[in-house]
Amino acid sequence: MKGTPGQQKENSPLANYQEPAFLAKTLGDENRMRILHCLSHGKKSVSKIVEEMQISQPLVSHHLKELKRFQLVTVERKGPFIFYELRDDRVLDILKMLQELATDLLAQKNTF
Amino acid sequence: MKGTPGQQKENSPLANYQEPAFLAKTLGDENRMRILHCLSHGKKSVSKIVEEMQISQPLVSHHLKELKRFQLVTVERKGPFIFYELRDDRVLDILKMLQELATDLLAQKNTF
DNA sequence: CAACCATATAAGCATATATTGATATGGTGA
DNA sequence: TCACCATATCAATATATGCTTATATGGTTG
Repeated sequence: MKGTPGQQKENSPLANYQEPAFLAKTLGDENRMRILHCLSHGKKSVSKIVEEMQISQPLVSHHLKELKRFQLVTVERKGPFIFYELRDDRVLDILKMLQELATDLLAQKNTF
Repeated sequence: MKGTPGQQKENSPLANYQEPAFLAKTLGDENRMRILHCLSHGKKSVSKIVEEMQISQPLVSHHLKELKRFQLVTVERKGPFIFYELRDDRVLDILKMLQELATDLLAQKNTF
């Protein structure tokens, strides 16, 4: 038993990482992270997000579309306003872990 | 002083998400996730990773470079071999959370 | 030094993504 | 219906990213 490939199960590097990778990619944009942060305090209309983010409205809409694409937010219309809301608070936990890890890793980088 | 930009604090949507976003982007590739998974069982040489991953050696090297760029792995030479090792096990926790969340979010998507 | 291995880098291409400015959609109220 | 608001979409562009093939680097052994 040497070069035998063996079976490609969950414990193999060939495990299915397609969906989590796509999720990470969706999270991997500064503006989208800020939008998620923004929504962590409750549902908000697009114009409210635009106001807080200080980026253009089409850009906010574009990123909201990406977040919606991965089901990270839910949408609800109220009159002329459209409200977006976090669908799952676990993204916030993940954001926090990413922040902590990024800080620590980069601290090491600058130490050496 | 009023309209002064001042400092954009942690609780604002203008908080600094540049580094965590970059980290998430680095994680956001299926091949890199698999490499990290691969390294979760201990340090490995490039050729060993290539063998397990079944992708080309230059591609593995390319992704290892990306992982190194964010300090996610450490490098160590032993004779002609170069070994890569996870620098911080917290990435594995993050991977696990991404997997769980991705699974659940997509399950909802297909339910409705 | 020469031949050989392991790994890294370079060049080139295709595709994806972020951003902007202009325009369309769709609700609301006179 | 018309004017107005909120939001989405389109078109165009610039940049980044993943991948492949070919080549370079650097260690090892004869």
